Amino acid sequence: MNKPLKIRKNAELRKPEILRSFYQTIVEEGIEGASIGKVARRMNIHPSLIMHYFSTKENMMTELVNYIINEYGNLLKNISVHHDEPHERIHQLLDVLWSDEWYRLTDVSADFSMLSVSFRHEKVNRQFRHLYAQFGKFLAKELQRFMDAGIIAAGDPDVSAEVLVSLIEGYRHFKHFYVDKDSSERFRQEMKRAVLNMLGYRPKRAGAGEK
Amino acid sequence: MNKPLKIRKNAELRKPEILRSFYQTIVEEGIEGASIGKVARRMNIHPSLIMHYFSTKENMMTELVNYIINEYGNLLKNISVHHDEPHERIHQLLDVLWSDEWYRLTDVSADFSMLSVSFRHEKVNRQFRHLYAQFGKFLAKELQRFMDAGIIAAGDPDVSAEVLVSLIEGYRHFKHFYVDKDSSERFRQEMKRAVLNMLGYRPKRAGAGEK
DNA sequence: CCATGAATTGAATATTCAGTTAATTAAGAG
DNA sequence: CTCTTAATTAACTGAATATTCAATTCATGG
Repeated sequence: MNKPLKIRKNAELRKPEILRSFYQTIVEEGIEGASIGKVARRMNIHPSLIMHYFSTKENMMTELVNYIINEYGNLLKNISVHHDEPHERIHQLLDVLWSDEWYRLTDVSADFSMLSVSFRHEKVNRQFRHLYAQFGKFLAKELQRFMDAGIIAAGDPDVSAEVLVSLIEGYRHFKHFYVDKDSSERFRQEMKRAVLNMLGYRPKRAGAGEK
Repeated sequence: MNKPLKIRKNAELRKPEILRSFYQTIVEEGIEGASIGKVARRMNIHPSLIMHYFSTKENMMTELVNYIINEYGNLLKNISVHHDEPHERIHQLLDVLWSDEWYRLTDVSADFSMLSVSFRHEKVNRQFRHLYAQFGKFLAKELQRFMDAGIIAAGDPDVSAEVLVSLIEGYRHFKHFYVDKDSSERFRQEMKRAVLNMLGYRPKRAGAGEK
């Protein structure tokens, strides 16, 4: 004789819940297949409830981008690179940036959809730009540290950071085209090597530093 | 008293014409906004005509990817790097790869849409993989040439080529976030510098080649 | 305890969607 | 000139779409 037992939640809980479902729907069906109806069905709620919270689909879209970018920003803040010894540190940093956890955070397939939106949507574009700027700033600070320690020879750390972001994104985009695990790991290793080369990294042993 | 004067075209002309319009619609409205109706309206033809040629929308999609990838492949074939002198050649190659013409060929915004499709669509995924493999092979051949000439110190040219493709795509994806022209050009220059570093390029002057 | 407002629903809106079927038009072959 | 065939349109269909609006259920604070 149990009543359906529907739990009422407030906006603070419901909105992100809807956004996550929206995101998941985009992952599974693409942005072209993510309708309000489908999102509602997945959550067992009424489509109107979604409209109640977001007014329009477009609105929901920009709030989703916002949500994701915040999540990303949080991750950025919590990157833990403990080592102070510069050689150890640079390797740890690259290990984190090319780690699986880093890439599991968001689903690249959905990110592509969002990025494609950013081309037509000024607001979304700005949001992404802000995210990348944040990311760049974080990396630039690290690079500066390595330059001060004299273990890399990059020019302007800001510009190098941008190139680095580019490479990281490029890697993210390509990863999924490598099906077999071996070549995937090799690709990852080669990426790290490439970055070190690119930055003019001088390894520990053989302390030759002419010029 | 002029009749509307509709010209009849055969499939050979009509199909690519439809595909181009489909592509343009995706550019302007995103894949989520590219319906058969809109494509037909843009061409002043009847939606059924599109169905006549492609049967299903999904079919049209894969044919579009095919079309684009062919175009890309043609571009690849026509890359003209004339110089034989290796130093000249490597610079010319990088100039071409980071040239405006190269990036004007397809619209990155639509490419993103397609790539996002590739995550859910096995056929599309394969098509992209093939394209990138082609591209990688082309670059690997060039890299081999530079290695033989002893002006770069890359390890396996195939792997380095993959990294290079990654970087090129990363650049393509980021380009549009740089609005002002100056920083855009600086970014481009820095990219080239990064690639040369990455490949362990040794400039002409000061022919020191110890090891 | 009741009044106010938020959460949620139901039914109805007009619109757009991909796709079907049948008819019409024109081009090319004989 | 006619017959055949391919290109094109016209008129639909049914399902799905986003969105609106009024009604209802609940929580809570005065």
